[in-house]
Amino acid sequence: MLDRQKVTIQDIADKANVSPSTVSRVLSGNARVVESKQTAVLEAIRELNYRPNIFARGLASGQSMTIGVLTQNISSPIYDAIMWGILQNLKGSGYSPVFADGYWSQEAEKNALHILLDRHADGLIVIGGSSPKEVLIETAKRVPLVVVGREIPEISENCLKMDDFQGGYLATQHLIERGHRQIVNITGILSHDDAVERLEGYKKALKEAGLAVDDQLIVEGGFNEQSGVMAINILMERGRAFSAIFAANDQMAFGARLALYRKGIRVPDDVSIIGYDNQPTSAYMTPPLTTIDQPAVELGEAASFNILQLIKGQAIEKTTFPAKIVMRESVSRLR
Amino acid sequence: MLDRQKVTIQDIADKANVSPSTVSRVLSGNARVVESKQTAVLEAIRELNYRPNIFARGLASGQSMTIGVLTQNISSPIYDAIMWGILQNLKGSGYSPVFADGYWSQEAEKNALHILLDRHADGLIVIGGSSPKEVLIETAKRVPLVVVGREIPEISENCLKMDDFQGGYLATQHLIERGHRQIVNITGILSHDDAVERLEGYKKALKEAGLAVDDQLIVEGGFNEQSGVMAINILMERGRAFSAIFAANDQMAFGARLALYRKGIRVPDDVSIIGYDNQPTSAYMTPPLTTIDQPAVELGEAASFNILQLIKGQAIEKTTFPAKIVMRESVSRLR
DNA sequence: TATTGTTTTGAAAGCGCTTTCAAAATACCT
DNA sequence: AGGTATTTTGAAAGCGCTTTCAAAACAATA
Repeated sequence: MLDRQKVTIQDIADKANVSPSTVSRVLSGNARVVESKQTAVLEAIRELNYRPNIFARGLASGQSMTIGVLTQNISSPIYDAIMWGILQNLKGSGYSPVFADGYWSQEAEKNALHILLDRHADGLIVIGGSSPKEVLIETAKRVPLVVVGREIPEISENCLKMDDFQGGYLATQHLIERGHRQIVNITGILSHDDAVERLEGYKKALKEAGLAVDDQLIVEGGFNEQSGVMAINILMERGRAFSAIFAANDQMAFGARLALYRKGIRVPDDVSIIGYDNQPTSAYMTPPLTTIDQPAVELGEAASFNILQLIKGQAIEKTTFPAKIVMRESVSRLR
Repeated sequence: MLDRQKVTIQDIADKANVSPSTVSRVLSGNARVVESKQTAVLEAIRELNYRPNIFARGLASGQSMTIGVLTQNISSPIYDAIMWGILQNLKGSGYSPVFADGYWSQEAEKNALHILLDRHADGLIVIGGSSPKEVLIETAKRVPLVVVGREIPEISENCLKMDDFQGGYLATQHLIERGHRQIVNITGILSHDDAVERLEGYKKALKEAGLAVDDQLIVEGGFNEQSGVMAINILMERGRAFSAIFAANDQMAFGARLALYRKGIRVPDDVSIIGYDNQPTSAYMTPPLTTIDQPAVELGEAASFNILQLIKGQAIEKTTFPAKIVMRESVSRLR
């Protein structure tokens, strides 16, 4: 194997007895090259183990052949699924992903956006995050952009979102159907749109069933386990009776389940729980957690499909991604 | 805000009445520039909102000012902690991270490595993974390399690892100390070094306490929840009695805990469990899981510290990262 | 003041590729 | 066969920066 750094397009040209232009043409494939030279070039490339210099390419062509992906806190399983979907669809497109992480901090996110832009990403996928929408709207003017998990009216066509409202509705409805009447909702952070929508879905299901929405049964959580624990404590203090809990994500469901365990309240015998997200661990909670599954992989696939379309200047499709319920063992029928 | 793409170093030079060379000098800071021009240039840069073209820079300088990070399946909390550590330390170094994901597949990993190399990363951090060690040894010859989570004798100075042996030892010892004698070990994938070492630690603790190593109490798992479930089933079939389980990671502990629940065996009353990794969810298992904590963030910090040193051609330090036990409620004293 | 030494600066070459443009080669007509 | 239309090719001009090198400016010395 020869030095990867040193072999240039000129070397290939020499070896194949053609000009650099011709080599470039077989590399990019957007101009005809006579068969014999084509193979000679390919042969030379393989023999010398040539890899094009990405900087020279970027500089000359103005394209980076990368898609910037702005993520938040990569560790969340749901984001991971989205990323997986994105990667799947990017394969073989010629584009490769470049990541930058916002870590849910506006400062870091701004920084990450700059990094991506500086790297001349040909397209941008922004997953969630807390960037002011003005920033995103501005960004969308400069570069093809797909926003995942947020809905921004001004650039609605660029946004891809799960149906959180429907998910909240579904979860609550399931509980009602199982005979529950006093249903707690541990919400997400209510400054996040998705959290609000899940809450709205919850309310709708209640109303539709002729049940009153009782503020005393609603507690705002923080999308993490600890806030699930706290929510139960708050609920106990309030003293309002309840037989089921809808937590706006699985992590809070976990916390709630633990808090219940601590108080000697059995799940699902005494209290039922339904979560949201269907993260991998949830299937192994004790008892396995009934939850709402989001088509995260599909969402990711759609995101990269769309960004590719956008780059090509073609039309994009705005699909909706319906949530569905995954029944396991944390919900019982109330008699 | 002016177009980011269009402003070049020449524009700055014109505006500040200097030559491009001078602008370049104040940008890089590695040559004196008289105060007045310095400020004029800085001023021009701000006014025109200039951002250097990263391709031109890379092409001219041969440096990318990036550190390639080859990860596996980003979603695992432990990897996330390592990454966090890496990022922390990279801040302000002038280098920014570029990620590529191996998804625990050799094929994908090879690909990812190529991407990173093609992008001319000035240094590489490889986290775990299943690349043949020859590949890594070769790579180390071309570019500064730090391998995290694997020990490769030939390039030992470049490797950073947690002390898995000690962790396995610690976990088992704790169980013994609490009076357990028949201790199960659900191991990790035994083709992974860390899994083997945890197992060895387990054996050592047993021997030290004068207990026999019973093969019937050892089950190979797959580092995921499902294999924890299966392990319990296998154990039940084998019919060997046990009072405690050491699972080589928390996910398998979860699976085991669920399987036990299914069989009506209580934790920790009937059987104690200790995990490994201290992933965030584990604190919220029912009961909260006693486990082994690894200094993942510190590991990550050390990794980026070392890669930076390597790039500068300076000496690196090879620290060891001791595991420690986190006692929660899944282990009981056996009377 | 003349001379030498030291900074500070700009001109210009080049990093490795893409892409335009015109020349060369080939194909297709009549 | 001669001419035209078409395809294939190479020369050469950049892309925007860094970096060498020598000239210009300034300081220091005799």
